[in-house]
Amino acid sequence: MGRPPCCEETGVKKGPWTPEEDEKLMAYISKHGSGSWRALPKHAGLNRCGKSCRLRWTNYLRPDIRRGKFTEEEEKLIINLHSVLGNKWSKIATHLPGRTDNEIKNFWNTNLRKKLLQMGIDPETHKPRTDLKYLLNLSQLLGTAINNNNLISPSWSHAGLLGLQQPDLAHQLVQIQLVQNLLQLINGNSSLLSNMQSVLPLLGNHNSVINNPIEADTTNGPNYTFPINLRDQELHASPALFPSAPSESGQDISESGTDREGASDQQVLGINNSISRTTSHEMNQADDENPFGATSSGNFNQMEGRSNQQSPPSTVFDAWEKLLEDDDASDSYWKELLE
DNA sequence: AATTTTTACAACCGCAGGTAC
DNA sequence: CGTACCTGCGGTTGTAAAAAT
Repeated sequence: MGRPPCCEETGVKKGPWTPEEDEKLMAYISKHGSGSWRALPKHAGLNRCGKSCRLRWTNYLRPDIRRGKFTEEEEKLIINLHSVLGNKWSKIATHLPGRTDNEIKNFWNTNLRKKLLQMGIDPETHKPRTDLKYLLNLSQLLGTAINNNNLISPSWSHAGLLGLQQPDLAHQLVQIQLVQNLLQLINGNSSLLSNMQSVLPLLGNHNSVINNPIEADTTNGPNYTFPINLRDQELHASPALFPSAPSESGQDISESGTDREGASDQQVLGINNSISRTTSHEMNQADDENPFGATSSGNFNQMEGRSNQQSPPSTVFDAWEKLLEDDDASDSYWKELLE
């Protein structure tokens, strides 16, 4: 049953295309159009299967293809689109004129994926990573930093320990994420807490937030909006790329993003704009020198950006639990982790 | 300078949905 | 309605170039 793969045709050439083949293909398509890809190679005098011709044309020879390095704006756009659309490369490609799905896919796999991982973000879910291996590794790095008495120092000298190039906001987020991830661990499954006991002491003063959330001052201090569903200043889209107005309802990506398939263009662009602008704005309010150090006086209750528009949570944990309640994937996420 | 490892990306493969017969 | 075919898509592989040792 079924049709045999076209590439099983005997004697059909595979592998890299030669300039001569490219020329033949381009000449034929510019004269006759692509028409039936199946029939094209025969008519064009190419010893290739139609599929190979189509791929060569759409991914390489097409005149409207834009080659060269991805710009920073394109990077941000891809990340944002991916957070909503997932691995729908062709859909993502429609938002980047001149870029092919294949090119975007390759760029994601070779660059962006690693970048997100390095920042402590799971590239599949766009949530902070919570795998124990990663957390323990991070905790070790932070522990080293503490031993060197330079945790969260103005110089950010520990950034190098994290394998990062410069002390920018992304590195601050790594630290925030560690605590955030730990909170998630604690909240999500108490049995994991014991596994993390060796990690918690490394957080020094921040234990006060974890152990005595009620004591945490929830009224003052710089606001951090680092939604569980990603986004930092590094990744947020520029107004030029996301010109639409933010959603009035304050809907965020974690709500609409659960239905990745159903997201409209407007949702993709508008929602991200909403998140990004909030994130950017609030991030800018953070203490530049010690954004993390201020957490014991109320940063973490502010992680939940939506709480700004609702009655303020009474404790850090209230806000945190609320955030987790909103996170549809939370349960399955933990099941996965525990398995 | 030679060798090994890593990175980047073009191309392939197989599956699925749509369509013509 | 069932089958064969075409096309598009996403995952994976192969390989050349670059970087590291």
